[in-house]
Amino acid sequence: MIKNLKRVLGEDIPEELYELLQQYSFEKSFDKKVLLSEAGADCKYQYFILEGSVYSYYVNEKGDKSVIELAIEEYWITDAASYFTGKPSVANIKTLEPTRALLINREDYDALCCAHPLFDRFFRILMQNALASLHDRILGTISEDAEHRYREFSRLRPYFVQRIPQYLIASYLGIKPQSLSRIRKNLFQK
Amino acid sequence: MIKNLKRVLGEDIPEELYELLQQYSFEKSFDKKVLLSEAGADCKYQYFILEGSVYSYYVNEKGDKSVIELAIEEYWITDAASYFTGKPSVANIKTLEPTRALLINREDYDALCCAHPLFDRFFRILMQNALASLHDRILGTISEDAEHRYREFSRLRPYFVQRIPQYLIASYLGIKPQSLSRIRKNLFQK
DNA sequence: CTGCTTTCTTAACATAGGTGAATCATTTTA
DNA sequence: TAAAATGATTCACCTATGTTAAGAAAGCAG
Repeated sequence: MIKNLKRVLGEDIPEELYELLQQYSFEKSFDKKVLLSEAGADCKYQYFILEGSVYSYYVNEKGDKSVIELAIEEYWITDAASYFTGKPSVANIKTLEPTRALLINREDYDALCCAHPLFDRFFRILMQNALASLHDRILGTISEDAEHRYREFSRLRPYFVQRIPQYLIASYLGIKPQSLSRIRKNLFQK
Repeated sequence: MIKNLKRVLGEDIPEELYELLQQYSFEKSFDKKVLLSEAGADCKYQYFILEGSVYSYYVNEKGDKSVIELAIEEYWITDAASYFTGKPSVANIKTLEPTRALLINREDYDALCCAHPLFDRFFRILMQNALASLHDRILGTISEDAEHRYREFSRLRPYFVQRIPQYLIASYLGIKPQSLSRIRKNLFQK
């Protein structure tokens, strides 16, 4: 999380920020396959992953699961609509590996932003970056075929391909595991 | 734009904010079908639509166009990746109807945020909302079929359905105009 | 009003990706 | 180490959406 702060705000940050962060957040460790937040409930925290991996997924009326986000070290994850607005969440958030994360709840988040305006800035920029990367994802999803999306994903996130099971990557890309398997076979033959 | 400010920060805002906004932004009017920003170039402005409608689209290697965003009054639009980071943009932004918008360029945006910390907050929250709504869109795109997406779109954005040509809505939903036509026929028969 | 241009619809056919079921490989647990 | 989960692959068949092409409607400019 300190890394995120420095990356966004620059290397020399007021000492004060660290203290405030300590005050308004806490670390927690989880086993693998632990449900951190459940659809229907209020998503209480945003999670900055320090170690391990986490994903969020949505289950539609038909019962199909779709991966919304994948997060490893230095990523953050939450159900934005729920966390930021207080609405019931539509996403489930679950650890994949044993995970250590920094948690901030909504009240502390607001307090943090009121305690020092640089937090408003930090999170603004964090959101801007997230927005830009979501735009890219939408773009891929609506304008490229599955093979293209998989190739891009592998290129941009090789670490994910190594650590995350294929059926979750398939789901993240909007296809079924069988289809990803078929696509990979195809790619290897070329 | 004042409406956005009030919606996000509450009704009673320091007078100062209006003055700063005036200082660091300007209004401009455009005819319909005017290109505001072009792929490959630096996307210089973010646009708050005061009147009219605007959309952004991406053209992939094959030459297929895909609508990234649709914006009418009280929406804002830009190529986030380019505007926020300075990279060349991948999107084209074009007016659909004659449009009046408030423009903020990158330097003024930064200056605005430095001039008053409430702007950091305002834009943070703006980004959070955009993020939540993009998440919803991704969710729909990867986990629901086209008919479902169109029904949701019509339900959530009836104004768009009235004003925006169908072929752009189709593209926004990630399908071809012929498919949307087929889907609509199907829906009417039910 | 007339003749463009833009948008929408329809239809026949093609294809990427989904479905369901079986098998194999790998990891976890007892 | 055996048994049970879990994850990946393959295959035959199916379906939603894409493609190509044509014409109908609607909007607009002269």
